[in-house]
Amino acid sequence: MVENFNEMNLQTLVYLAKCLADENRLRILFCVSKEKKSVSTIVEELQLSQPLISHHLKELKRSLLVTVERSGPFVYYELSDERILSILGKLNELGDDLLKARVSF
Amino acid sequence: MVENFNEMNLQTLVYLAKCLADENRLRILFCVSKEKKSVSTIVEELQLSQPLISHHLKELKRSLLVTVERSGPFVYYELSDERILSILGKLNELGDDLLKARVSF
DNA sequence: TCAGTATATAAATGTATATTTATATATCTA
DNA sequence: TAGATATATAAATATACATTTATATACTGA
Repeated sequence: MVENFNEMNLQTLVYLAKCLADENRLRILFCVSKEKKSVSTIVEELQLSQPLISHHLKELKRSLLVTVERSGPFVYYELSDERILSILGKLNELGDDLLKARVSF
Repeated sequence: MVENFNEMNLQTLVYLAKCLADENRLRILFCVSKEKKSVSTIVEELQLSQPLISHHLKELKRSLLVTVERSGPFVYYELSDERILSILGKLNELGDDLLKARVSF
């Protein structure tokens, strides 16, 4: 993995970060992270409107963060890559530490 | 590091991801990642207007991604934590792989 | 204290995007 | 094929945010 910005695709980074920068999309990602779930299941679990869920799923699909699979009338979504969780975990840890360091002065 | 969303602070994640979801802010982060730099240096290197740089630096400071230090008339900004680069590196790598997997069918 | 430089802030503008509401499409079953 | 359910899309609205322009504040040296 490179950490040299010359080798990083800024547009890709921005695109992915934007997709992760919404609380409802994060909730959806976590919701489908252990197993694939139908839209209606996600709607029920997250208590958000069906069009809103569909809209966010479309964004997540466009950014390739989830995969889609139709089975009969149901459409199942699932996290596309485990690393997404690990990256979010690291970002969360960083945020914690930054806040901790901050309140100490 | 936890990858269990129950232990993650969604608000913090959203806040940090938003801050990373702008190309100019990413360029600033990389610009100050090796050494602290004054605002005018950043302006010159990135070829953006001074008020725009100041605005983004304010956001980066609010999100604790950079630290600030004044010295005389100059204000120096620097990346606050090396892990920011490593997280961006991993996100970049993920994006690459997702795209690769995508074009293969 | 005044002039010049460095940086920050405010106001104005344009654009992107989250959400809601309404409707369309797709699939299954009777 | 008609009706019911599952999902997607479109239009409308509201809000957030990036950028520009103009101006204010902070510091330094004469």
